[in-house]
Formats: sequence, structure tokens, C-alpha cells
Amino acid sequence: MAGDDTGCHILHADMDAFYASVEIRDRPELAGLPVIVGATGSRGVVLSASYEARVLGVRSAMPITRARRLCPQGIYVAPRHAVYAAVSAEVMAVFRSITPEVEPLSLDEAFLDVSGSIRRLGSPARIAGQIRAAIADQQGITCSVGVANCKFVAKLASARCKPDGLLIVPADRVLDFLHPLPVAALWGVGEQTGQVLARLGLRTVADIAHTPVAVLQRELGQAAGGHLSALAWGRDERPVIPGAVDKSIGAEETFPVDVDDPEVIRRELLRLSGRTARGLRAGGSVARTVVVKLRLANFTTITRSRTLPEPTDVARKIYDTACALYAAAGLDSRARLRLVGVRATGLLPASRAATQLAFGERQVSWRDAEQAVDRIAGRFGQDMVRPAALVKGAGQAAEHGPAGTIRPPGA
DNA sequence: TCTGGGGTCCTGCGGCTG
DNA sequence: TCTGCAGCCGCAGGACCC
Repeated sequence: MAGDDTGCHILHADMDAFYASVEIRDRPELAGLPVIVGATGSRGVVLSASYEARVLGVRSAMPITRARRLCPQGIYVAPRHAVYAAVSAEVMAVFRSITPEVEPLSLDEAFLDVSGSIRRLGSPARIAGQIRAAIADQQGITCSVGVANCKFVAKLASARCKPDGLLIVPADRVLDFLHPLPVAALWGVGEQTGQVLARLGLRTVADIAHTPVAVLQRELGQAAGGHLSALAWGRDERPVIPGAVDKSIGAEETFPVDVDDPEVIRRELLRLSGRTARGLRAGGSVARTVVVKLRLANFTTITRSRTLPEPTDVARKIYDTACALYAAAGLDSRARLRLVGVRATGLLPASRAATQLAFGERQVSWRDAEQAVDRIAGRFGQDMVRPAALVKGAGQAAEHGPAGTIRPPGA
């Protein structure tokens, strides 16, 4: 479906097999081989697979053990997140050289609204070609671009033309493009929703379009039903929003083997609280609510949350709350956990919360101490300073709780 | 087959408040 | 003072996305 791009001002640009492509770019001897980026231990999933690996059935999010069975000859590579983040920043800079209206969705994809750039750079299709050429030229990787009159159709278009493709869906051909697609193509249809739709005998987007909204809402809920019906008719009014702010920041980790020792779990909570707090401070945010996530060995997931009297970006405060939530979850003392997570939600700009923070003198002290640690870590690396409980062989410290090696002023 | 880690959004329920 | 109600908020969990 190529040709008339009139009214198609939305572009969705998506890097092809992003992590794997970066690895192949940096190690050209891997070109043409089934490259699989993912966890190197026994637990974990595939983050990205080259198209040679995909031919053999390897998909992202697939357990790494299964990938190894399907593709024993694969080249398994540990992820290098810092490198991907750097490449992503340069790719986003290419997008922003085209238009300021860029909404990143993740490291490897973004929406662009090019309506303000058409006079300067040419038609949307032409702009899409320029983007693809610039990224191939500057970064040595390929991307696919979908061009349409709304975000959702542009995104479907880029997925349909992968890898290294360009697909324009003319405004008057949207329904021809959408209606033959399977329901799973719609945004918001995963395994569960797919099963509900299958039970209703709905297999294609056209089937959804011709089902009364009330039926979809009864089966899927008010919001999801209305949402799917609108998408099935190609209606998606959402604008491209540059500079969207985070709504939560967190960290979680799966243990290499299930853990039932509360002391080990609290130590992990300490580490994750530190990561979460650093994320908050780096983004200039404070959080009102702390959420703890506990995944049991049988994969049951429990979350517990608590809203704080005043917002914080202090690891110590987050850790104390996380420990209280863990204790309040009332797990059996021998409950085996496979994963723990800490998340901070209800984010506010730190500047807005500064007045409130000033009332909590002790918190400010911890805050100052942790900011000093941030500065040291920024200069010498993250591993240079950490709480005593996280220092290998710090048995004493661990036994007496996770006291920091840094004493806050006045504490 | 055995399920990561980072997120967002929605729903339902219960408590509080005016 | 008590009751019913609506609206809001906090909380927990589920589904989904990349």
C-alpha cells in the first residue's frame, strides 16, 4: 500500500531488532548469524533476536532456555544497556532534527508528527525516507517507518513492513488496511482479551468493527470495549506528545534461585530502593507512594503499596516503607520468592515538593547524604559507594540492619 | 514451556468526607 | 444526631506493551 500520503502526518519509526542490530554493528563478524541478546544465566528471556534467529522460531520475551533448545547454534550475547541507550539518544536526535514533535515510546521507537515540516522537507513519505537513510548512515542500523493519519495505524504500518521497510497507509484506505488484520493486531489485545474475543467468534478487526460497542463493553469493560471499537474503525485522536513525563519509577529483580531468607530479601529491597531513589533524583522527581512487588515461586504476584505523609526521593525512606510493606504482606516465614520489586509512583517535580521536604529535617539530611553519593558515583562509578549491607562480606552490618556507610549530617 | 524488567492503564472495592 | 449519597482517594490486582 504505497502512494498518496495526503493527510498522513504521523510517522511511527521503529528500529529493526534493535539490540541485536547494535551488537552486529559493533561485531561485524556476527552479520548473517542468529544473534540472540538476553540474560546469560538460566533464568531470563530473549530481549532481541536477529532475523536469522527469528526464522528458527526465536522471539523476544521467549524464555532463554526455550531459545537455546530452538537455536542451539545461536550466538548468545549479554545485553549492554548503556550502549543501547547511547544509540537511542542519537536516533532520537535524528528524529528531533526533523520535527520537535517527537514522542519516544521506548528506546527503539517513536511517533513523529511531521505536519509542521512538510513545507521545509517535503511530503511525509519523503521525510520517512530521509529518516531511514540518516539512521542507516549515522548509526549503521536499519529502521522501519509507518506513515498514516493517526498513531495507531502508523504503528501497525511500521510493524507490517519490517524489516527495513516503509509503508504508507493513505487516509482513504485505512479500513481496507485494518479490517483483514487479526484481532491481535489491535493495541490492547493480548492473550486474555484475545480469548474473550475468540469466545465471541471475533477473529478479524472487521469482526470487531461490526460488533455493537455495548457488547464489547459488557465483555471487556467500559474503557477497553470502547477503545477497541474506535480502533477497529481507524479512529485514534491521540496527539503526538513530546516530552511526556514518567508516572512511576522502579526496579525489580528475579533471583537466580528462589529465596526464602527474609534477610536476603530485605537486602535486595535495600538495593532496589537505592536504584529507585537514584532514578527519582536523576529525573528531578519525588514520589508520594511506594509499591512493593513480591512474586512467589509459584508465580503468584502480590503487590502492597503505601502513600507517604510527604513525597520523597530518599532511598532510606523508600527502603523503610518497602520493609514495612514486606512485613505487612504477612508471608509465611518460609515462603519462597522468585522476584522482588520496588516502585515509586505518584511522581511530582522535586521543586514543587521542596517546601514540604524542608519540614522534614531528618529526611533532608539523608537526602543531602544521598545526593553526595550521587556526585561521587557520577565521578567514580556506581560501585564506589554503597550501603554497608550491600558490601560483600558485610555480615555484621547485614545482621544489624542496612545501615549506610554514609552518615547523614545530624543523624 | 516456564515465564525479565521497565512501564501504563483500568477495574473494583472500601474508607473518608461533605 | 443520624442516615444516605456522591465523589474522591488509596489500595490491590490484572492485563497489556516494548
